[in-house]
Amino acid sequence: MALKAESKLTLAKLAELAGVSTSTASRALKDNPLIKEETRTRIQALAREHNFSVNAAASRLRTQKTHVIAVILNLIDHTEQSVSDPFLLKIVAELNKALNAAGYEMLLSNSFMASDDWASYFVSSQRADGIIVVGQGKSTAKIDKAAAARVPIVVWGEPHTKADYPIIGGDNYAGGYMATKHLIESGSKRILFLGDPGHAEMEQRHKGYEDAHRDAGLTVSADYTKPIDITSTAAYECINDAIKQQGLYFDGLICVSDMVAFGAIKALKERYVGIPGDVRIIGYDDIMLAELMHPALTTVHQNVTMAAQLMVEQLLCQVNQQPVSSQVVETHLVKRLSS
Amino acid sequence: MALKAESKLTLAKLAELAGVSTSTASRALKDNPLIKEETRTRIQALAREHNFSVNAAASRLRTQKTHVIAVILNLIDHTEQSVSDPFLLKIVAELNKALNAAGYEMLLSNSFMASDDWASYFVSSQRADGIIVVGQGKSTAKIDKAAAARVPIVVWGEPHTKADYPIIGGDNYAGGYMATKHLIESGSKRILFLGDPGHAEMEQRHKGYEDAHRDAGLTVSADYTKPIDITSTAAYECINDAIKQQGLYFDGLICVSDMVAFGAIKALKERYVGIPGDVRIIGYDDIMLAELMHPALTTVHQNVTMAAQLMVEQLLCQVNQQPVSSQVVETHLVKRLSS
DNA sequence: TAATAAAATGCAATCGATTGCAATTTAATT
DNA sequence: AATTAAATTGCAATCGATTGCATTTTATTA
Repeated sequence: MALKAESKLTLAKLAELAGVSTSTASRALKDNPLIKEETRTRIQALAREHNFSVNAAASRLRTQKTHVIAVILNLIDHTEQSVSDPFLLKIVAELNKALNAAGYEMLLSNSFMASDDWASYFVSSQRADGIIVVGQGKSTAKIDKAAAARVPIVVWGEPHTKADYPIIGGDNYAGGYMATKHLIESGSKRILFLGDPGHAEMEQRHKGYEDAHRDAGLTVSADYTKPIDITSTAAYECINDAIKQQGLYFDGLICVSDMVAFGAIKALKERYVGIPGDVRIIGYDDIMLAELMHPALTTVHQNVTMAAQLMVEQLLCQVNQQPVSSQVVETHLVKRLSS
Repeated sequence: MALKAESKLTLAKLAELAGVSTSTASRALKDNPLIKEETRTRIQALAREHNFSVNAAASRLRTQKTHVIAVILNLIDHTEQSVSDPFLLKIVAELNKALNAAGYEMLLSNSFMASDDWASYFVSSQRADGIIVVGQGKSTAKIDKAAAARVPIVVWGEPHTKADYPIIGGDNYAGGYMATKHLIESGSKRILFLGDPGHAEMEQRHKGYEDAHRDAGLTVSADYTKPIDITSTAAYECINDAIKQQGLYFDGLICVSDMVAFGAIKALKERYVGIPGDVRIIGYDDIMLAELMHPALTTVHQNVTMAAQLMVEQLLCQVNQQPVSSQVVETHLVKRLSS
């Protein structure tokens, strides 16, 4: 074990140990071919031996790059619950992986915590090089504001939304359409839509839901749309109330998330409603649990891994001043037993 | 809208705009009473007006504090799956909240990404002021190494483990004991333990499982312990194989996570095994889905919110050179219909 | 009013790594 | 061996905020 320095090990000290200047040491550590190979390996070995690692604060200050991306969970309004939606967290996990693969680290925030001025708080302040927002929320005010500050930013949301920043997301219209069509073809005639079309993503799914009806020659009454929060609790209560007040007047359920579907299923089971016998149900997101449910949940799958990669890619394009565009990720229906 | 500066707004420029020195500006922004109140508010207003926010890199370099904590998901071996365990992510969410409340931000990593030398990579490099590790893993080598470097660190795990860093966790022994005792009292006589006692936390739960049997005057054969990965898939396969090979020779299941329980339930349902009629099941963690399952899952609940607060508290104690200690968080059995 | 204390503000060094450019060393060429 | 080109290495300025100490301004007291 080498002599332990009393004070913190800096590049200058390491250079001194190696008998070179700090410039050489700095270049050697990042494998700059300007430095003779032998010198490079010698210094790298020395660094390893002493557990040296470059001071990130100093480096960031000097280079004006942080190699950090802020990921903001744009949670909806009051509904703090949704933090626990496995789907969101799956996205976070995939983003983490994709960012790391690109040599970036992830600073995790959520809209409750982060200050209002994302651009200045995260980017101007050199806390991060860019921002990934998960979820458009009901209002895109904060996102728009950040984008207006011309800061690298990417959003997970409805990709067909008009915006001056790239939006990555599944094909929500198609998802809603496929799901509804499938239910109709399976025999459902009175299908509720559980979700709030006030959100851009849901709005598209809802359009798909409406169009599928129209294309099948059916009409849907507006009050078959239940604009609830995206939580299992809200869904549970919604279905409970609906049945209590009007009986089992529906035979199909399009839910905007698997969690919502689970809440609905719970309410139905408690009343001994058969699934899919009496009511067919389709969720959205295809979280791991969907398959484990009983009956296994039919749901709309979006390629989240791909989405994460695209988001990182589009973000880094901005960091490197290259053109960007919104992207639609592959989306398909996974038919299981609940429908 | 104020005149837009062509170049980036720095403290120096802000000070110039305000007609004061950078020292005054700096102090004013952090409400230092050394500065006249009127001056302070004037500068703060100016800063707000120009969306100014202090350059974090420079500040960190100068103060040697980052106000960032690295959270490392210490995933187990190859089992990358477990990233998606809702419980882990619930902990992350709670940590995020607790850290923010304490004025810290969260840098999220996992053991696959982070370099091997956590202390030097995260702390010596000034990327973070401390480390929170979620999960002890099967080997605590990396944790021990980081702790040996005398870096602020806290671990979520089995709190009775001997270590020179604080460990926060539920009372695993009690959890295992309560769960097993409950099953026995409910009439189960041949109870499998689904989980790997190779992990410190599981080891304690397993001890509880054994002792509950002993105290009830029962004996358990060692092969009633199934050392599987903490994933629903592993559990599904395990139960499937067990039944295929030996039939339904058990009537109770103690699972080390709710996800594991779900996997087991799926296997049982596919074979039309009644729950709790034929087999009683207990999970661990009490994730949101546990209640939504059918039948609702009996499980062991740990106060995660409290845990997150304790972890942050114990970590900051270290940052401030104060004494620390491991902490046990409140743990109790939530009886539902699966048992 | 002068002297002294208290309140405000400013000067300038500092944190540690990076990098354009200059200087030195080594290799190639005649 | 002398000259020139190429390969290495070092000098010193720079990134932007913070803070101990000195200085200036304002208030207090004799």
